[in-house]
Amino acid sequence: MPSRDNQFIQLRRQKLEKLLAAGIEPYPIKSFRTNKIEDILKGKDDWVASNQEVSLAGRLVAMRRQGKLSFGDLEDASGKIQIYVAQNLVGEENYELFKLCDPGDFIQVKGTLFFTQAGEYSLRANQISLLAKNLRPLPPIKEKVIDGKLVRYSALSDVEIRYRKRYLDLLLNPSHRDIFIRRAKIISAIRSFLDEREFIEVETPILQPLYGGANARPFITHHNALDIDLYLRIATELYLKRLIVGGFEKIYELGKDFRNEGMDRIHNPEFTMLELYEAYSDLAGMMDLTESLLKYLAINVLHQSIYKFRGYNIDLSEPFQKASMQNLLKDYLGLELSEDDYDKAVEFCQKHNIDIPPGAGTGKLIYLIYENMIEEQIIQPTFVTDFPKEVSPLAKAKPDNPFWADRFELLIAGYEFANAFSELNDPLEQRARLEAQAALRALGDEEASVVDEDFLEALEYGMPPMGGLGIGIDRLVMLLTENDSIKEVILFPQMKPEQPL
RNA sequence: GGUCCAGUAACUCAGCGGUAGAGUAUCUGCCUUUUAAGCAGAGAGUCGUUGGUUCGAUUCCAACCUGGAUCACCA
Repeated sequence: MPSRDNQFIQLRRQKLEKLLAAGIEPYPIKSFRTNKIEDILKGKDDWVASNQEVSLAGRLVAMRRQGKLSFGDLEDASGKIQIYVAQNLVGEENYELFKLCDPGDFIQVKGTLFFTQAGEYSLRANQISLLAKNLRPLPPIKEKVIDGKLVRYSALSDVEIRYRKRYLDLLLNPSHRDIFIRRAKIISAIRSFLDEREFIEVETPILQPLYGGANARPFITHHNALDIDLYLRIATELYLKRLIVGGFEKIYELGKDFRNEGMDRIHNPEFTMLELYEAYSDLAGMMDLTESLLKYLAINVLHQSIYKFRGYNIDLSEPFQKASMQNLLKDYLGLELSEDDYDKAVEFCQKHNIDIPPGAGTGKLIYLIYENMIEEQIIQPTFVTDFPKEVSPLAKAKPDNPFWADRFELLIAGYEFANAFSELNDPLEQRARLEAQAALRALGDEEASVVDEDFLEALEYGMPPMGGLGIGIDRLVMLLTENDSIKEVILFPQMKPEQPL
């Protein structure tokens, strides 16, 4: 870790003193620019021919001093351009100011555009002014174009610093800035995709007196004025369903959920989730919507059909496959299991070292076998359908065989990308399911749901049949930006404090 | 939580029982078309932390901290 006042910082402080002594305000209130650098980089010959004076503002990221002539690189959010600062053009006094500038300073440069002898398109300064003095040097930025590709030398690569001080990562690694630009594009495209289909975006409480809608342990917080504990939501599901009871037909929420669980390359304690509900739709409708949305994002928005992810080439342009869980068990393991095969399922689990949790029935066992032995082998986009009802407490049972729920998960590269079902709207049945969950909880399953009476009451007023869908946005962004770690696609991933607080 | 790997200058890294090294960055000098500018010189480090072994530890040992990988757990 950098010390608080090492030689570099001392030197910058001294320069600051010199600036103040010279009557220069190092943090002026006003700044001015006529153009973004991007504008100037378009139609270079015209800018040069016009000889028009422009003002650019940005961060000085590199300097090459050469006595009474200096070069520098000026960067703003839109691009980067070389500046040419000659003493005879800016004057002695202004040149002295420039000599007190360092890489990392924000400056404003007024000048005209030209090509240097080496052919580099540059801004020839008539005047430099300081916008904000840097007091802590940036790691050096050294780069060179080799075969048309920008090679950066000694880039900041320490992942710990990159995550803890994301601003440095963004500043020093432009390709990492692109990840978040892409993330923003994806999220904005999801909204326009749904808005076009007449979904209404809503916001439901993050602070909830009871949590539900998923199996997970919650974060608990306290409200002082009410003197009650509140939970940070683990899902938006139960509130969104109340809104369907209230008469909305197509709604979605895009926001953070919080789960108090382990962290790894695909789990961050707070993560972004899309949930949507559509009245009078069903599982087939959700499947179409999921597939269209992913293809829209991949192909229409990002213009790419094959994504390198976890060492696989994931093709999002082909039709997604479909397979029922029961058939997967048969195909992958040669195992035929149905509702009456409890003993057979137990035997199989024991043989393959799959722990059997207390209270597990045949459905739970089937799900565990699938999860432990098959899930990670499903690489290309596949809708896995027909989950056991036992592990789907909020999904409607299939009419032809109520052992199974009308549900799918979309699997890609062994990860879940979407989860959808025909939503259970029978209030009595829902109560029975939640009570069964509560019973599991009593047996020690800390992730099982609790009974939410207010939600059950809402259901009793009547909720239409509908399809519901959840998509983990961070994981989707991982796929669409070809990153294998969730920390790479979250600006400020959760980290342990370096020192005890 | 288990196992393995890593932590040395601002950045990227080498070193490894005997006074701490390189490149870049920084500072000083020279330099008006450079661009990983150049040339000459200089400064810069609690070698993650705390203990132990040793005449002597950045190096060996132990514990701990932080990060990564992996397994377990988990949407």
